[in-house]
Amino acid sequence: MRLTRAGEYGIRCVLHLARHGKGALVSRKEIAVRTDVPPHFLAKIAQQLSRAGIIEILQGANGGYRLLTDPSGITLLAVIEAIIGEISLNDCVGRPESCQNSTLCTVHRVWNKANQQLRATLQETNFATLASEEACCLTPFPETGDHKRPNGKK
Amino acid sequence: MRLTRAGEYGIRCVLHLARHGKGALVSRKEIAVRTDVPPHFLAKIAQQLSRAGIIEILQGANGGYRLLTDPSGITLLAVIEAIIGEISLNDCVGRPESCQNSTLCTVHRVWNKANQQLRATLQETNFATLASEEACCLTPFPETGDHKRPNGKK
DNA sequence: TCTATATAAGACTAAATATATCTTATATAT
DNA sequence: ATATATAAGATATATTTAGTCTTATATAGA
Ligand code: SF4
Ligand code: SF4
Repeated sequence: MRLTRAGEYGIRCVLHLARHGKGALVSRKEIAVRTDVPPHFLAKIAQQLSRAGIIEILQGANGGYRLLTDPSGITLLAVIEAIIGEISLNDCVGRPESCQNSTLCTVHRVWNKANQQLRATLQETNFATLASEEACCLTPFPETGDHKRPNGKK
Repeated sequence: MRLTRAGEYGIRCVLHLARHGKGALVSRKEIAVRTDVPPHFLAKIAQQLSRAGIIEILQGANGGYRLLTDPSGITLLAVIEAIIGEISLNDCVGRPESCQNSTLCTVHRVWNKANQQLRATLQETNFATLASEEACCLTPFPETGDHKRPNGKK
């Protein structure tokens, strides 16, 4: 009953992009370093985010990733489910046919309720809110300890 | 982000016992057959429920399992966590030290909230309620289609 | 006491999933 | 053209899940 690393990394990636704003291009390498995600693993995660329509991937020299929509329109739920699929706390929630008793089962109803509640909570949170707060979950730049470089140098 | 089979089986086991009431002795075999759980797997799960103080295990001929407390005092949460450990939706919820940013991280706070909410929902449900309702998630007896045998024969 | 029956406890196995990494191909700025 | 960057899929490893097997122990009843 735990989010996968891939899911966690996906959130970090989108959060980092959100801090740069919609449309800003950020290289995979920078995201990988700043969010402490293995670069090749990030590539796979980015592909899933891309298929879900959350980010756009630009190939070639000076390529990278960027958000397709405004951070305020991207929910935590959307990012998580783009990576790990629709949240289902018990097998019978996502696939009622996996248990022949699901239509009658009182436990099943509790799981359905809990599942819906969890998804609602994650849907309430968007990345504009997350990115706007001072505190963040990204690795600071070693030289300054800041999360944003004071100048534009690489 | 899914309950394990062991967790699901633990719930079935306790629900079956709850339908017989506190203190009623039911053989492992009957529980295994009626809830569609592999007998040896059920044995392991029962040991965890026993350590958690939810059931008592009686060895020897005519042995079996029985509830130690009234079903109304046993929550869905208690049974699940006896099997899979404390629910933690993200690694940093259960082990904040696993991510050095957890004290500042805004995402972390969302996870904490969602986790607490989920646990609260599962704690609201007790096995007296689950067992009292007509519908249930146990395999009916083949002969009658009922969930309770009309007489005491094995 | 002996035997049949039941669970205890832990070792063991198989399958699935998670967590990456590696390789080859493709796209783009310069 | 070349250097740089990501795409896409194959491969590898580790962990977890799910279930089985074996040997030991406890109890009821003959
Ligand atoms: S018994 Fe109920 S809770 Fe368990 S898998 Fe079946 S429908 Fe779901
Ligand atoms: S970055 Fe935040 S949400 Fe992610 S693991 Fe660390 S504390 Fe938790």
